[in-house]
Amino acid sequence: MAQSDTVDRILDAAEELFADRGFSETSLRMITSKAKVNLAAVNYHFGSKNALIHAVFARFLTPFSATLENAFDDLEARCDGEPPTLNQTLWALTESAVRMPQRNEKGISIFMRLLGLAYTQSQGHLRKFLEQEYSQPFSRFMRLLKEATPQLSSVDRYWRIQFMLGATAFTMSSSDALRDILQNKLGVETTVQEIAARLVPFLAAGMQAEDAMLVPPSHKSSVA
Amino acid sequence: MAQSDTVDRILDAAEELFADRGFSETSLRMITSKAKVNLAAVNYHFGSKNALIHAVFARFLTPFSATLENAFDDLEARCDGEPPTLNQTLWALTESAVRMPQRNEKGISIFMRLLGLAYTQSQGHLRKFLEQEYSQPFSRFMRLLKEATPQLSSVDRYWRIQFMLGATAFTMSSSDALRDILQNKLGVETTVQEIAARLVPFLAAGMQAEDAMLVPPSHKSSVA
DNA sequence: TTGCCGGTCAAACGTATGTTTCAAACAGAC
DNA sequence: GTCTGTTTGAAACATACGTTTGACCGGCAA
Repeated sequence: MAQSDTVDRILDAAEELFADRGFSETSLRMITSKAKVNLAAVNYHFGSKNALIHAVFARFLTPFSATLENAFDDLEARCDGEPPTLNQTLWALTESAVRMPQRNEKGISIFMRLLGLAYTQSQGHLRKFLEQEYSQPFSRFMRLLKEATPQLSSVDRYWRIQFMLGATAFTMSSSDALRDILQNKLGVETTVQEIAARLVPFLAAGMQAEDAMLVPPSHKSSVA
Repeated sequence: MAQSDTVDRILDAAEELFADRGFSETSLRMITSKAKVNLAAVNYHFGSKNALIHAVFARFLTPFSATLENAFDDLEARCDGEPPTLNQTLWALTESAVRMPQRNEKGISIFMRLLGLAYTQSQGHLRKFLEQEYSQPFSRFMRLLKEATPQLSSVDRYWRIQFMLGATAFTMSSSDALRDILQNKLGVETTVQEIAARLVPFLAAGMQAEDAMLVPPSHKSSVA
C-alpha cells in the first residue's frame, strides 16, 4: 500500500479505458469503478478529468522524451559531424518507443493509440499541454528530418511530414482493431514491433519519393 | 423553402460541427442552434442522433460511390484486360473525390475529416453502417490495389493500405489547420487538389517500397 | 367552413456527467 | 493516547445531454 497506490490504480485504469474508448467517451465513474477507488479520488488527486488525462500522458511521455534525447545524442555522436540519414532518424525514434519499459503486456500499443487519439480527437487542452511540455524533443526530431532530406523543398517536406505523422498516428490509433481484423482474415498474429518495422520503410520510401507532380498523369503511367 | 429546408440546414450544421469537434463532442443543441431550427427537429426528421450521423455520411457517400464506380469502369475499360497501375488507381480515387460537386468552399476537406473521424472515434454503429452500405466500391478498390501490387504479400499489402489510409485521412482531416500553418510559416497558399497531388506520389512510393525489413538496420544505412 | 396532417415550438423528462461537500478512517509524530 | 494532517467514503450538487410530449400553426381536401 504505502502512500498512494490509489494514484497508480487510477492511472492504469484511465490509460486502458481512454485507449479503448476515447477521452470524452470515458467517464470518471468507469475509471474509478475499474480502478476500485472512490469517485472523488480522481478530483482529489488530480484536480480534474483534464488534469488526469495530462497525467496519463506525462507518465509515459516524460521518461520517453528522455530516452529519445539520449537516442538522438548517441546517433549524432556516431555520425560525428555528418547529419544522420532518414532511416537512422526514424529508427532512433521507433526503437526508443519500443524499448521503453512497459507496465504490462499491452504496453506500447496502448500508448500509441493514445497518441493517435491526442491528435485526432480535437481536445484543445491536450494539444496545448503536449506542445508546451514536450516541444524540445519534437523540434529536435524535426531538425533531424530536415537535415536528412536536404533535397526536398520546405513545402514538400512539410507536407510529407504530415503524411508520415498521419500514417503513424492513424495506424497506431487503431492498431488493436487492425490486428484483430488481420488475425481473423489471414490468421496472422502481429506485434507492435512488427507494425513499426513495416511502417518505417513505407515512410522512408514515401519521404524520398520522386518530386511530386502537380498534375495527374495523362492516362498511361507507372511509378519508378 | 418549399418542403423541408429544415432537413438540409440540420445536415449542413451537423456536417460542419462534427468535422470541427467530433461526434460525441457535438451536442444536438449546438447543431440545432447553428442550424436555427428547433431542438426537436432532429429527432423528428432523423429519429436519433446516430441516425443523423448516418445521414450526414450518406448525403456525401452515396453520390460519391456512384462517381467512383464510373471512374473505375472507365479505367478498366481503358486498360482493356490489363490491370490498372497503382498510380492510375489512386488517381481515379482522388479525382473522383476532388471532382464531386461541392456544397460549399470547404467541401471535400470537411468530408475527409469526417471519414477520418469515422475510423478513429470508436463509434461502432458508424462502422457497421458504412460497411454494410458501401461495401461494394470499397471491395472493388481493394481488388484493384491487389492487382496493382502483385509483388506484395497479403500481410504487407494489408498494412500498407492502412498506412495509406492513415496518411490520407489524417492529412485531409486536418488540412484546414495545416494549410493555415503553412500559410503563416512559409507564406504559401495551398488547395486540396495540390495536397492530393503531393499525397499520391508519397503513397505510391511507400506502397512500392522495398520489402519491409523485420529488424532494424545495423547502424549505417540509407534508402535506395 | 370544417377537419385533417405534416411540421414547428417551448417545455419537460429521465439519465449521466464532472465536481464538491463533509464526515469518517487512517497514518505518523509528539 | 492524543493530536494533526492526509486520504477515503457516501451522498449530494449543478449542469448538460438525448429524447419525448403536447400544444400550436398553416395549407389543403372535402
